[in-house]
Amino acid sequence: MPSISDQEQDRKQELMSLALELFARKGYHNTKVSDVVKSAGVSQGTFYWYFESKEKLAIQLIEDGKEKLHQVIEQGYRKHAGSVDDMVRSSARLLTDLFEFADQNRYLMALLLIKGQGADPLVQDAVSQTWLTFEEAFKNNVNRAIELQMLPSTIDLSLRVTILVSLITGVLTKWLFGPMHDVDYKSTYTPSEIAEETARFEFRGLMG
Amino acid sequence: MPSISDQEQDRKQELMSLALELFARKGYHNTKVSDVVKSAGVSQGTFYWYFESKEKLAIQLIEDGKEKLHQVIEQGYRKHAGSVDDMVRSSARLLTDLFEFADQNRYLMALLLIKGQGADPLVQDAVSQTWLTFEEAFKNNVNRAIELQMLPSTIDLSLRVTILVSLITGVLTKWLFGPMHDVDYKSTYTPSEIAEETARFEFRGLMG
DNA sequence: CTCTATTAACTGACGAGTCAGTTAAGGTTA
DNA sequence: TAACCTTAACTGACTCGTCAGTTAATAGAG
Repeated sequence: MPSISDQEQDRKQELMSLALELFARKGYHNTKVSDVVKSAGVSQGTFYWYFESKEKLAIQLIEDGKEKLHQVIEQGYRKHAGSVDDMVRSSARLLTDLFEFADQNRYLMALLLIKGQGADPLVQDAVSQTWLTFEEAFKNNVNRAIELQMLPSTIDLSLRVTILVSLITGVLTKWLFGPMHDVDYKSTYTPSEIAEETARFEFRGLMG
Repeated sequence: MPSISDQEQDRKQELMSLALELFARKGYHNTKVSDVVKSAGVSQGTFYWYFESKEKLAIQLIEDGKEKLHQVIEQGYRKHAGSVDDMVRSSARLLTDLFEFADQNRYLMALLLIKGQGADPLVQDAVSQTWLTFEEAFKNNVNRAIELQMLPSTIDLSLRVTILVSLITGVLTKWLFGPMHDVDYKSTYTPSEIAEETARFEFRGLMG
């Protein structure tokens, strides 16, 4: 049975997940605190019992998400050397994990990829930090592939990793939300289909 | 010498370009009508003499931009068949034009790529429409390349064009504004450098 | 005089955050 | 086992600044 503090966490989590959905659907500024509390069926005061401010809530949502996102990429970190085929396959696996995670966390991704932009400066910073972390993790993965001599070490990787990360976030955005940036959009491609095709682009692009 | 209606247009254009910069820098909701008129040194009433509303102004900015953007791609429309090398080169030329245009219209691009998202629903729609037009124009270009037998007609192009457009907008965003989405960011790569590298990704990706 | 362009002061709504008070559950004392 | 105390959780009416949009008055041009 839940303790008192578990119940507290329940309510807080409920508010956070409702707020996340609203932010993702309507954007930060178009989501009022009153909307959040209305959808939870609590009063405005309750909101401020759990959160310092609307801005702090948004930042916490983003930082929690950053953590989760980071784990997905970290756990796909390349461990062993292998053939070229292995490389494409392990890239495709990492991307499949990423796309599946993204699909199961669309509201988070909407906030990170799209809706975080219109928000308050500190919220925007949190979003930017998230993508910096993301890019760093990918750089590590590519460098690891070079160490394992799966990629040539001669080429200028900096530019290509930049392009690679742009490719991935671009595809992710489009695949998740479609051309109209609709949170309820459903792509006709499965995560592994889109991941494999993207991995092919990635591989060819990185090899030069 | 300017006629009266030219003067009117001057003032209107001045307000529009100031508003565009502010929207790009601070976002739609964080830009107040009072900020716009302050930076132009006119009073609030003047704003409403020229524009129905803040929302309508933003929409007009976006639609004007959509027109310009469309022209850049249209004029790069492929006209003659050629070798594979020709194809890469003409793609690189189109992308160079695009990246140069984007660089010279950073405020517009910031609004279209980033800041338009947090805005009011109708503004968001205008942004989405712009990218739909953009994608359509690229589809035409790729189909044209198929007609001219520069690309194999067998492959599933729909997915690849989707990925291609994601690649281009992704690279564009990152090249223009950097990882922190800073309007004043200056990439170390020139438009043609980034365009050529992107065209290589494009070509390899499209050929399969 | 009339029409265009402009101003300064105004309005009214909206929304983030506050606060004085309520409720219910648990613990303590006799 | 009832009277009393404490505190976490919650309420909803209120405040107070902000901001999109309005208006009445007016200067200058033709």
